[in-house]
Amino acid sequence: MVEALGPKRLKKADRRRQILLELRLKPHVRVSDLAAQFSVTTETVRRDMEELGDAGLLNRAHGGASAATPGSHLDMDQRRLERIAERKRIGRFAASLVSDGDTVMIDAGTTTMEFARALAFEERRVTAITNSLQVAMVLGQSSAAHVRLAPGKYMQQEAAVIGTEACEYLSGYNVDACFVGAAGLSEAGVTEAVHGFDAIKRTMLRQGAARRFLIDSSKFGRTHLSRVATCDEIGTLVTDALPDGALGKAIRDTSIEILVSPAGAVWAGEVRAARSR
Amino acid sequence: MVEALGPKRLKKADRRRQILLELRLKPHVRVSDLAAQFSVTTETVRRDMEELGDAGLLNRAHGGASAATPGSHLDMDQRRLERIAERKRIGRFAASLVSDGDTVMIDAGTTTMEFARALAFEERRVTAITNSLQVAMVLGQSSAAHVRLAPGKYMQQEAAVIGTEACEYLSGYNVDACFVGAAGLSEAGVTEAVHGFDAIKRTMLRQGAARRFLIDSSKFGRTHLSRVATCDEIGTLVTDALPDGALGKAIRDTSIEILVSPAGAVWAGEVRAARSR
DNA sequence: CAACTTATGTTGCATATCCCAATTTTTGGT
DNA sequence: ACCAAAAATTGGGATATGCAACATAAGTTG
Repeated sequence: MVEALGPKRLKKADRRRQILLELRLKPHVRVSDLAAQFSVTTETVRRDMEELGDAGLLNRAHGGASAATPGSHLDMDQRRLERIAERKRIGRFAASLVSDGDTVMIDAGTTTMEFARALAFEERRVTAITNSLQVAMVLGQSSAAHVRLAPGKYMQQEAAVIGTEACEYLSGYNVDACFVGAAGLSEAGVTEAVHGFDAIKRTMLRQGAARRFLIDSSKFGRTHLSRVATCDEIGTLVTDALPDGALGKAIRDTSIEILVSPAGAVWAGEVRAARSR
Repeated sequence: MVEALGPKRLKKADRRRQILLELRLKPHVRVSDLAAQFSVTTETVRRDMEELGDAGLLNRAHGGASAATPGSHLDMDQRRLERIAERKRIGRFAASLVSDGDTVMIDAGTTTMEFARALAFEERRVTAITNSLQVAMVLGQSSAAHVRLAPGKYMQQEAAVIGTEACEYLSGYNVDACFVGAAGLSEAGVTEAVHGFDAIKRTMLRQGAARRFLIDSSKFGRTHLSRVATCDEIGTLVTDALPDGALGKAIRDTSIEILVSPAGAVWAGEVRAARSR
């Protein structure tokens, strides 16, 4: 077949990638604009968006789509779509633990992200140090917040930086409190699955006068590769349900503070039902 | 005046505040939803949005509105809308100056952003060091790219970090080339308007074996507060039109390389006629 | 109270978007 | 080259949104 001149059409995967790229820079894209840009029909773009929306990579809107989460997200699992309400509650509750003028370290993660969003929403006057680009951007929206970002190797999976540079940087600051999430919490303590994040979390814990763990109850009983802290090293555990079983016993043997965020009204962000097929 | 019972209607200012609050938590709100929530007509919400949009507090979209700043700012968005084609051309052209395996420093800015997008799109195998969160995120999407981020004070206006920490960090790396943008280019040299960026750019220029300036022609003849480099310190100027007048003379007196990106096909952003109705 | 300003509601219509189904084109493998 | 699957286009009817002009209501001022 003879190649036609002019810009060859992008394939589906490329188009989808491009849509996500656009959404990283603009908060909203229109179906019609993208159709024109790609030289395809609006129907095609619509289909792309539907798939991306089902995958949780963006939010559909009438006439277009908006970024799934301000800033970016790419690879955060389907877990991102679950437990949104719980995470928001935890994040909001954790924000109430912060006083104006506090300095804090904020870990990267979906739950700590909600925490940062709550801080920005409430315009809390804080100085925050983080290794998460998303946290930096969300909290940076608040004119009341000062944000410092750690250096290091950029990790696409979580939109954060890791590595020795990051740890060294964090070690240079002493803060009132650190807020860290985790992939698992069991009798063995707090554990993390993502390579590189364990060191970051451990460093943050070392530098914070108060240690706040933000862990939703779905992580209870799960143990991952590397331990971030033992149970009795947990200062405060902010979660959405009381741990029970072996974990509950192990935790109650310690003197850590357990804060369960009330199940009251969740103030934002409902999940849009995926279209059935 | 006696307050009536029942849900009293919000006043205009309250409604507008509420809209902005919603947008802090959700990336997108719909006109119809808000109208129902406030018990007002869609027209009223539309009028609110129009005002807020004019004030730059949100971005209108068909059927609703999205947050004005998901990490970038209205400055950025506005500038992004202008000279898109030129910037894409410059960015793509600059990407062709990079060889696989190169290490580069990438400045924050709208033009360097396009450069990063081109690198990501073409899956170039590079190691990049940047102070721009957006550059990091966009380039981080490419599995072929390694990205390191500088530390420092987060600057919401440009979604980048600045400060002595950032400069010190950058000074620790020696790269094949640095790609920097600028707010102005005149006989006085390359100048920058944003406070804090000048030092970053100067540092990058010091660390790069090759110095590539990405400056579109709308910046020609403009002089801003702080000088980043004199004309003869420019290694390579990548732009979209040949400078003329005093600037052209000043530049041609030097031995710098001027690359004008061809006005031909734009790689992915070219607008072609969509399906007509 | 009347006149005035402002905010909001209402209506009609043009346009944009959505959804569906049938059809055509492209893709990918043998 | 051929076929089968996937992707994209086309056409059309149903809905949603935008816009502007006008009407109504609420608050302001003298």
